[in-house]
Amino acid sequence: MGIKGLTKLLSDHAPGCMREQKFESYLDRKVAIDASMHIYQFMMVIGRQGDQTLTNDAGEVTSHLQGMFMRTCRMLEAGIKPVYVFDGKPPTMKGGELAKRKDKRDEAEAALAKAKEAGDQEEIEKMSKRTVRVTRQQSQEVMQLARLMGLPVFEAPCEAEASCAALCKAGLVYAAASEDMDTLCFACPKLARNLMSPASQGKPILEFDYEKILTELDMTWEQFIDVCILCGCDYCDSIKGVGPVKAVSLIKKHGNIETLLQHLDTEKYPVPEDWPYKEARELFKHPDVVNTDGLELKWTAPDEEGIVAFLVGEKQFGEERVRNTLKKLKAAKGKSSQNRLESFFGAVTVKSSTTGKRKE
DNA sequence: AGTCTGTCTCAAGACGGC
DNA sequence: GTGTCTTGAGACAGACT
DNA sequence: GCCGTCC
Repeated sequence: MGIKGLTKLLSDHAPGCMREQKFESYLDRKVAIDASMHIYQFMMVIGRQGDQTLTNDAGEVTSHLQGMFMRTCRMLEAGIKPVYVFDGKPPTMKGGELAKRKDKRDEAEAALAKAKEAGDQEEIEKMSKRTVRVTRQQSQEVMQLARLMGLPVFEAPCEAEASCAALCKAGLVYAAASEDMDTLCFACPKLARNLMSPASQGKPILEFDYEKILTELDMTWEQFIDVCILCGCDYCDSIKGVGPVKAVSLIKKHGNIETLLQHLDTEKYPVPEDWPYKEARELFKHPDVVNTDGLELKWTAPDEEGIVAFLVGEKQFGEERVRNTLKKLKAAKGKSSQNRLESFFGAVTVKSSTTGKRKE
């Protein structure tokens, strides 16, 4: 769910941190992507009629592969260098939130069964969308595909967002591409939203610059995190009656949650019992992430025969379709390196001073 | 008036042939 | 060992300061 | 551009 109302908060209090970017400016840029989110979307949407999705003869779902294959090709064709990061175990603090979601899904499952019995097509469609889940095997198939396509792939120890942020902090990628605003709490230098929208919706890429957030809010990282916790995050409840607006003014006034609590009229604003805001803060400050020490990211040419063996051989994709898509990719590759210099000179100036990527 | 809460809604991919 | 997560925006009504 | 199809 991210941070409630953070986009609006930032556009009100730190407008300079947001900037629209052209899709073309991402040529040759490395970006870290939370793959799990994309998989989920594809499962929900691709090739479904009623409760059917795309499958091979063995009945294995292939929607996620169809979607990821096409999308990855589109990115590579555009000269973007994606790194895919997969979710690991969710932090235990998220347990409450997850339990709620599970309840909802169980409900939807019951409704789905009922709808099937009644033969209510529309209801079946709706409910089956709500019961979608991504299995471990499906994630691993996407990893396999991504590796065959020559991309770096990571299985994050915990939340993918946190590891994407870590890759960006380490200077290994230009930005984390995500729709989830939590990424910024992990002090991710750059967050790019709508990266994949241009083709489908014509939305421009929206970049958030972490340093500018702190400058314009005139806050430290810790204070920004405190504001986000007050707004409402996945890790703990927030104080009723306190939303984005009060969160900012309270932190500005008192500096941190501890001090703020001493001055808060708890009659009006009841603080949750045993409120684990410190633990939430800790998760944002020191998340469990992939180790970036000495890490080098490499992109290699797609293994065409490997991809065909997997998608066509195992998953029954149309061979011609797959080969055609890969052919287009090859054609675009030459172009991309030709354009590299031009686009570099045309590009916005990039500061390299902020991240100390050298380590003794 | 401004603010927060709750609840509800919706929509969510991409290609290729016509 | 095993199992496993969606998300965001917008609209609107109602309640509180 | 809409619409059926992708597996």
